[in-house]
Amino acid sequence: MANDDSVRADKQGATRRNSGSGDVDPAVQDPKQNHLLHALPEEDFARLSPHLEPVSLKLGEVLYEPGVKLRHVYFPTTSIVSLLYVMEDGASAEIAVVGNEGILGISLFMGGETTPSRAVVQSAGYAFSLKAQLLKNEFGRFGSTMHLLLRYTQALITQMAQTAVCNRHHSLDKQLCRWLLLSLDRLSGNELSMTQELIANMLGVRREGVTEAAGNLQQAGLISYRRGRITVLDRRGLEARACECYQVVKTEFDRLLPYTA
Amino acid sequence: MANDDSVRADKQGATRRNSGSGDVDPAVQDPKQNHLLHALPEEDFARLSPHLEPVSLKLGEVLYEPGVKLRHVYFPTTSIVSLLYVMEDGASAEIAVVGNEGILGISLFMGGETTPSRAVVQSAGYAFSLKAQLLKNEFGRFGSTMHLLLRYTQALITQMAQTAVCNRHHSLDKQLCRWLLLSLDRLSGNELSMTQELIANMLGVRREGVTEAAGNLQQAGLISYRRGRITVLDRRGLEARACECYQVVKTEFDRLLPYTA
DNA sequence: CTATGAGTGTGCGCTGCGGCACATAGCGGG
DNA sequence: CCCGCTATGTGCCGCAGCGCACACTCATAG
Repeated sequence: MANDDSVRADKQGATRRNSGSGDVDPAVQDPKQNHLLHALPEEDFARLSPHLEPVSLKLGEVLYEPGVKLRHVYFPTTSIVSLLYVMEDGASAEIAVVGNEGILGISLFMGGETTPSRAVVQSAGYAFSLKAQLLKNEFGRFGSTMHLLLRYTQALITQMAQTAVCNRHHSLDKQLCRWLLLSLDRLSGNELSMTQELIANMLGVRREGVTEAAGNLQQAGLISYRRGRITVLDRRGLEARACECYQVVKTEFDRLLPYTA
Repeated sequence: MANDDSVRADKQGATRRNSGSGDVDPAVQDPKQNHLLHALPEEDFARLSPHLEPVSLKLGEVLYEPGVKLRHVYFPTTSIVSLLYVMEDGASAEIAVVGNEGILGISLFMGGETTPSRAVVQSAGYAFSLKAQLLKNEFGRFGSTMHLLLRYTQALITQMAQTAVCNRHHSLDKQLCRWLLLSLDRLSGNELSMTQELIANMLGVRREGVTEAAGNLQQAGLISYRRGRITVLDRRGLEARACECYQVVKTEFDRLLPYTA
């Protein structure tokens, strides 16, 4: 979690200097925008760094399909990716969300290679990809890279657990607050590009329900909503209105991954 | 997951031969009843084995409190332990369940030391405990013990994820089926000692709801219920009636931990 | 063998959310 | 500048599960 109030734009206007290979201008992308990469010991980072490929992730893009073996792991910088479980009847629910605080593809170093869930880009942006084998090698050397990844994984587990609790006990209003805050924490700025339809899919509820919940938040002056663009006006207010779940997850992330800027 | 149809009683009537130290007769307990211990490489097991203490876990006993540092990890043999999140208002929901297929205290080797959830004995029975530091040492040597634990953790993650999905989308009837099956897989025999009250706490629903759902299952001839004692009469039927969530979890456990008997 | 309490069955009204069917309103391309 | 699509707002009915209140009934302690 980061940027409580930093309202810098997404990209720091760096000089353009295209290295040729990636499909993204690497000059605007710094791997250390990803908190995990940032927190790696310098030596490990130096080893991995040459293999990090900047990639641009489009909204709705699918990074992993359930059961398909991973070729790459991804370290988001300005994108957000949701872990989504899609049911047999097509209904879906978000299990967890990964942004610049994390990594996509934990099953790789967890040893399972695949998962039953799908990874879908929830907010377009950039990420760095790394060949699966390279991370495995890195993992094989053990040391603090491993411990960092394990701690991240525990934080992710907490997020999943809290998702389950929240699904059971909390009203859609509260869940929306939680979801907005979790997303916000993983982006810079206070704006989200999100249709209500998309949010509904993530939360596993009807679109109409999101319309109503969002309407409530708007009336309360906490957010402003206009056609796929949510602006958070009162972050504190959102936090106050959210259920305890958000705080639990945030606290746990902060505790396990204290690499604050 | 194990024992599809083995209908042995919980304790095999072994001769009592008290070795003095433990608070449990070790003669009736074999560490290898726990699947993880069973799957450890012989060398690693030999190292750990002398430090495994048989313990008896009583119904409702709390193994871990949220935020409290772990002193021991537990490998259940005939007991079942639930990971429970208790909310500020006292309501609770089960996040995951751990039995003879697993280990309690993953946060220890995940590096977090604590979790926001509580571990409560859901079904009385035995387990082996191990001093936290010893497992950490073991983990520090890396090797296949680590990989085994990581794969287990991934399976546990799947269970949590599926809990979240199930909470969102499935009817209480189906969830009860899932829950019964998950519990059953972690015990021998086809009987569970469970009040509806307890189940309700686990699922995070009203007791009355469980009464009704259990009534339905009983009418359908799938289970027989009498005062805190559930007998599963038709396991296949339960599986058919459960939502896909159970199958997903089971498949994933089998895939990640293929140490079947 | 009876008292007592834990465990279970049942009814009732309420509410949040699902399913569906539309009405409306921004926004981008021609 | 207008068309048409996509995103959003709204209404209506139905139902699963909640909160509450209360009746029943085993199981065991004394």
